[in-house]
Amino acid sequence: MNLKELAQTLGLSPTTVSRALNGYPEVNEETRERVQAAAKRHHYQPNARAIRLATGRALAIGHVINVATKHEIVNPIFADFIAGAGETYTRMGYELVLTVVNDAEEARAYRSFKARGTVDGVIVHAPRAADPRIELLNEIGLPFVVHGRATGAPEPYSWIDVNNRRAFRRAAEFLLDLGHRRIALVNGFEFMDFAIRRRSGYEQALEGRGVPIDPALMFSDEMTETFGYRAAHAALANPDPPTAFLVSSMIIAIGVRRAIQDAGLRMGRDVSVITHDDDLSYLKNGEDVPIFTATRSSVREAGRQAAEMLIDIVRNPGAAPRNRMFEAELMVGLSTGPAPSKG
Amino acid sequence: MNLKELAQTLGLSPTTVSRALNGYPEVNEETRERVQAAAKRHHYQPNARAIRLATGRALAIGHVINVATKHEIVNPIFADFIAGAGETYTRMGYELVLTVVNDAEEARAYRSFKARGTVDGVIVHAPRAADPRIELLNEIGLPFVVHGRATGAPEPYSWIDVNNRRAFRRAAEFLLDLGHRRIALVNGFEFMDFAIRRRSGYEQALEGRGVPIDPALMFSDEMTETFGYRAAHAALANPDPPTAFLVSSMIIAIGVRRAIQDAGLRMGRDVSVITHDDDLSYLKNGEDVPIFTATRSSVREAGRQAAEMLIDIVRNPGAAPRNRMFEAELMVGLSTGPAPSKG
DNA sequence: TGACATGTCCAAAGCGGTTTGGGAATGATT
DNA sequence: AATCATTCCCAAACCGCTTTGGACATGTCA
Repeated sequence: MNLKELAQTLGLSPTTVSRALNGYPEVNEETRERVQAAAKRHHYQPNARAIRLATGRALAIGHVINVATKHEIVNPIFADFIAGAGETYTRMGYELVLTVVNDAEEARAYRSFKARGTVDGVIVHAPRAADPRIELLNEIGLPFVVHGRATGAPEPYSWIDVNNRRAFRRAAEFLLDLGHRRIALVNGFEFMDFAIRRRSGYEQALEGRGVPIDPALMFSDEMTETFGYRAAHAALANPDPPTAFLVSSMIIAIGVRRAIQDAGLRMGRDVSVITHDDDLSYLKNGEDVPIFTATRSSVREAGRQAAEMLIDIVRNPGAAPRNRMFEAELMVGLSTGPAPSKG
Repeated sequence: MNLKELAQTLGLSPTTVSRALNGYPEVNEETRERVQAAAKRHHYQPNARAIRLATGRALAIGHVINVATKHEIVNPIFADFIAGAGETYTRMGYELVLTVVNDAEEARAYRSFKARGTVDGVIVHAPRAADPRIELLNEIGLPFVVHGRATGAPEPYSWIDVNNRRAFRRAAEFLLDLGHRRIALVNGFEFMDFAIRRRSGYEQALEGRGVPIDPALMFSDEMTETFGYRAAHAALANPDPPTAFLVSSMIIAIGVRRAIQDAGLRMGRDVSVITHDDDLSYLKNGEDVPIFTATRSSVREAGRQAAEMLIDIVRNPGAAPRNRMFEAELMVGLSTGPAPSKG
């Protein structure tokens, strides 16, 4: 059943039916109700392809996911972020279009979104320092919101982010307060913006207490379980090993825990661990009491809000860029305790 | 630059330009080259909205993800499956449309896909026994491929699946060969089809050796780390505890490992563990030697092939349903060893 | 040489909606 | 009673492509 047929069964013109269903004022209330009733009765749903062509809007938001940054790893937080964003899209009548690319195809994917008109805007994932995508998107005129920030990119642009620097500063200070002086940092790749900020917060905390920063205790790589294991294993083999780890993700932290246990040590007593927790639905940090002491910020909630922000931008072109900063919670769990006294 | 403008600059009709670019034979080769050169020069990209309306095809595949099955967990294998499917879509010129729903909205989402014409077909994720979506999709006439099967659903339908029953039978037999007699099963929800098949394989193996099946050693819940911990913790508290665990996912296995270590036991010596490994990119099972002995099957590869199958079906309507079964590899790692002699 | 096929192009009619620009009642105003 | 505004509806244009149904020129065959 399409619009024309529906109009015929009602003895009305397509114009009037269209207006009745879309809430335009120039239609009699009685007629409108008659139209709405008929539409429901016949399960009329307007053809999305026609609406898109007629209105020039895509009613869709694009997400480009790059799987070839390194070793073809799929970022595990995508699933939750996209679930959050998807909730918003469903509620607002938008669709989510997802494109999987490798490095070489990424810029082309954004240009193609714009030229072919398949989306009204995009979410930029996993920004790097001075991320070139920001300039690209501004140049081609495709609205966007960055999930995170991109130090050094031409301001202003719209973003939503968690205060990574403060979160990691607080976490490091928490460990320092417990008497830890040798604190390892197990971080993501340092070309990623969030990793730069976390490292900066960690360094600020140590410097603030006059604790020397030891490059031998700083690790940075793809955020996998095996990386966590390797990094912690190496750190614990240090002649002056760390008594605490500050870690960038739950997945890494699981690897760190494995290395601690393999070394015959006990997490929370011999060695403390604080991790960042994206509050992923399939990887909850314990139930009543958190397993890991953690800086927590829901990536799913970030997805919801990023989507809202972007739709708002798409609907109000020309408005000033928006941004929103979350503060991470510091949740105390079982993985931290006072630094063991030297013995 | 749209088709009409491009045609004007070339002094040709839109008809001819369209045909030249789409490879129709009724255009002079010389003209075709002239058109292609001009298209490239002006960065012409046809408007996708117009193509869709004109051709009646969406050139898009839908994925409906249900986040409210229970506790709003986002299935962690989606990311990799979708990355695999996305590779295929990009290669074949299709788009991936993702819709996030809760239970109440799911059927409506499929009907809406069909009625509004936003996709040409869908992938059905996480099928349950006698999954009603199969009948629904056949009824509304939307092409689909099921990732997994749905015991009891009206055959035939197209699917792609791993041989879960055989994989778990082999894994259980491997443990039996090592002398284990008390083997716990830590499985997903048993309304999920894959979980039913895995359990069946496990039971077949035990029965084949005359080992009694003990319900007290069988666990089934949402596949999280904490579930793995709780299940293993409970099992190990059994007066006659298991010496081995057969587990449905790496995430669960990590929780099982934690419980084993908390109990002061060593995985691979005191207690053996075999897990199913979906070969998720962010959760590799070790590097050279697998951490866990595992039945492995790449969910990303399944995504690639499911997408290929669906596009093939969409392009050849009326053809017979297709299906494809993978065999999981049994990879021996460090988490299994001979059953400890009773002492 | 006339009939017919072939090669090359175009005008126009779609796809299914939205939106513009009236037009016919009806009511209000002078 | 003539004028004007308002209400409610419709015809037709339009969005940017694809596709149908010729048109014309040229070549081929009997």
